[in-house]
Amino acid sequence: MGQPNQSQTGQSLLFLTDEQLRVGIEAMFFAYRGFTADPDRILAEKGYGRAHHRAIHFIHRSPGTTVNNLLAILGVTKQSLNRVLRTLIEDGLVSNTVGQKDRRERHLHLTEAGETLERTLSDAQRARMRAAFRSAGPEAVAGFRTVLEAMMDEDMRRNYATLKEGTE
Amino acid sequence: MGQPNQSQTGQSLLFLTDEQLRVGIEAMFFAYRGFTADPDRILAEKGYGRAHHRAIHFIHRSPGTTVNNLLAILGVTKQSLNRVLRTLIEDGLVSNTVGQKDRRERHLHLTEAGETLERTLSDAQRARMRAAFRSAGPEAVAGFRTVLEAMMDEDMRRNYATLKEGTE
DNA sequence: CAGAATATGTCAGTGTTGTTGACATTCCAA
DNA sequence: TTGGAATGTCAACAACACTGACATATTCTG
Repeated sequence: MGQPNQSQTGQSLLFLTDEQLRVGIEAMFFAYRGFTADPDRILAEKGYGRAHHRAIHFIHRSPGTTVNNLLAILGVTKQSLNRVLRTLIEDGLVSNTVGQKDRRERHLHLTEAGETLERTLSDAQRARMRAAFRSAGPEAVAGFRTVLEAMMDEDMRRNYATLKEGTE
Repeated sequence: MGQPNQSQTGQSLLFLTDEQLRVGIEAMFFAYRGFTADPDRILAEKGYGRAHHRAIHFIHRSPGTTVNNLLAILGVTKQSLNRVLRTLIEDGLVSNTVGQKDRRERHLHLTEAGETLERTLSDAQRARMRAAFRSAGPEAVAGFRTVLEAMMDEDMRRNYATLKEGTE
């Protein structure tokens, strides 16, 4: 609890000061707002919310994923997800096909319209991310990712690692 | 739009690949969940939500701030903030004093009970942040902050810079 | 095969947090 | 002093999360 003492091991731990941590906390808060701002604007126009964006993103990322899978990644209740999926399916952005092997499962895909919206959203989000990455430079980006990974919950880190595969 | 070409200036821009950006986006998503998880648990027990946390945090940060001030920082409508403030005031966590100079303004302070809750919440959040910072190391933390700052909206970066003052 | 377990979907109810609209109070400047 | 701007409050509504209960179809297990 409280302040890690100054000049601890000699090797400066000043970056672990309560004040520094507070700055980090506020940085997360303000940055996350920026992070979602652009897609939020686009979604609002179409009558969707952030929940729709998340569903679309991860269906795009893992085509053919099941409802249960998505549930685990998004960390919401199935009722909540179902409401979102229903509207996306009704609006023809997502398709829902019965599983081959296990016919209880529904496999989710984006339709062409869905892919179009996905691209619009992620272009907006990527543009900001790219600008931030570019201005910060590769070393900063590496640090950014290291800290974020360390901040995740254990099980989410696993999800993240899985998703990250094939990337590098 | 799309993929920045490989080997552009010779000096590797591979970290600006769409794939790398996607990983960054998902890192933000999962990390933010971790970031809010601990306080969320505490808040849920007490019947509060994230909005209460934000209000408490920034009142603690800037004692005597006005409703309007808080509005600008939090980026919500005053009606939304007001509902939250009302419950906090009713519950005796926040005090509300009429301004000396301008009697339209209300100056907000945390009561002793409010400070106690604030400490509980920020201790939880800081513990995670500290663990992440420590395991990532100072250079990574510097990069983390650089990227987050670059990701903020212009006006929020201004808020952030103001708040950051006196820190370094 | 019978029954348990799994995967999905639905209905009803509740709470938080955001929105808009209406309005009271206070201040300031023409 | 009066009208407009600023500040804050109240009421009603929408989005989206939650819990709990339950229906249906399918698969697995003893």
